[in-house]
Amino acid sequence: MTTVALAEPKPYHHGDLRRALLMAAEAVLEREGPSALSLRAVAREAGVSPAAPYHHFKDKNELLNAVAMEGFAQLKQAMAAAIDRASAEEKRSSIGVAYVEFAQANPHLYRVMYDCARNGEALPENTDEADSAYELVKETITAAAGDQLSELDLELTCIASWCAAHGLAEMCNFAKFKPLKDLMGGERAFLQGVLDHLGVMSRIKTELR
Amino acid sequence: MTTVALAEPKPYHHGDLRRALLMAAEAVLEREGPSALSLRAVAREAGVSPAAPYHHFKDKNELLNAVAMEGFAQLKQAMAAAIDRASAEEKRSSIGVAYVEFAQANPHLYRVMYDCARNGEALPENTDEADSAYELVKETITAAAGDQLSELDLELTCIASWCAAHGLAEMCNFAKFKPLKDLMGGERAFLQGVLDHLGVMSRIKTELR
DNA sequence: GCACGGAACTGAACGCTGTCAAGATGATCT
DNA sequence: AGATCATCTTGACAGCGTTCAGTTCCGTGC
Repeated sequence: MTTVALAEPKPYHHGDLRRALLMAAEAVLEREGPSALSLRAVAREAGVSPAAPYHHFKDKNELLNAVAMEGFAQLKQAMAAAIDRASAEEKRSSIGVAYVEFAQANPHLYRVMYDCARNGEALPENTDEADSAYELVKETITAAAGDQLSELDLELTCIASWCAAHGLAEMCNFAKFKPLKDLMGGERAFLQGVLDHLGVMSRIKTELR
Repeated sequence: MTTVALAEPKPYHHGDLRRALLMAAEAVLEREGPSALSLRAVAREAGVSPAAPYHHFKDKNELLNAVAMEGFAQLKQAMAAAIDRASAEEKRSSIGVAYVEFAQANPHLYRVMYDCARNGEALPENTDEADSAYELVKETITAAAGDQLSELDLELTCIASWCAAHGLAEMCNFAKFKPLKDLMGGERAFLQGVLDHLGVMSRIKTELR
């Protein structure tokens, strides 16, 4: 199912190759995984020559960054939908599960997203969408507990939540967790269980003092 | 500063090329980063032909896995040292900081470690060292709070701690956190602050109920 | 209605990569 | 000494990212 008209005699100028390349990239990514996501493969998928993408992206890296931004936009959307679905008191909890489940549903995309994010120092603009998704988390946490936390505590709590979610997203598919998941009755219970235990240590520390 | 004898007339048989390749890989990794870590570059660094590594590793991937296992061994060592240094009540806290600081001190190695770990489904043996490091965390948490937690809670707490540490390790160098770090008076304060806030949300949730 | 400037695209080329088959080398065992 | 066998080299292959000279076509000014 290609996205561009096939009947026409393949016009020399593509119309919107930039968008077509992004969709081709996501198609290749989903079908063959990150290791097969070469510039040439994307160009092939879009039906253009290997050099064509260079008129729309400086680099392979710049293409990947665009894919990553698209991914962060989707992630934000998934989290927003989860918030809408959840009852007031479950909003904060459901956003974490939604985050991890998005990563599980789009493992290849998620990988590209963070490969780009880690290299992001050199590319100041590439985190716009990531920022926007982060803000969504911040709003949710503020709504749940904003009046109980200082500005600094709020920020640190958001960062801690995001880090925990990211860590879980990257590791939740490790084979070693399989038996535990079965024991707990499924993926979602496992995810919720881990997220619920983030505070256990600090609570114990508090009690001990 | 090559690691193998230079004076000798370059013996055809290398002696211990496997180890030499691992050291060469870590050297290349430190000097030029993960993107430059090609099989050929490693062979070049070790002073052998591009095909030589294939007598010691099935794949490029298998070489990277070996590097990753070495990295997990070093990580375990770093955490163990931190535990030894810390007072009894700070052991659990210091292990998290040690984890993240190891990742910051060896960013390239840490990246290879988790790139391998994520692909690990196909390679059953490659997590031995990671397992061993995980066990160290489990022992520490058990020592701190074992009697207060069920077996399941203990396991979930360990996983949650590891996930949070991993997430922080991957994200703590994001440029957006720079101002906050300065405000808090340095890297270590920031790390400790984030780790200390992991439990904030669950504590608030508890209070609200 | 038409030339022309410039953007979009192609095709061929460069050096790099991972991998493999065939041959050279030298340590080891009998 | 001779045979064996793992080890290492040489040379080759396809595929990669990237560049560059040329081709095609769209939009604009006349």
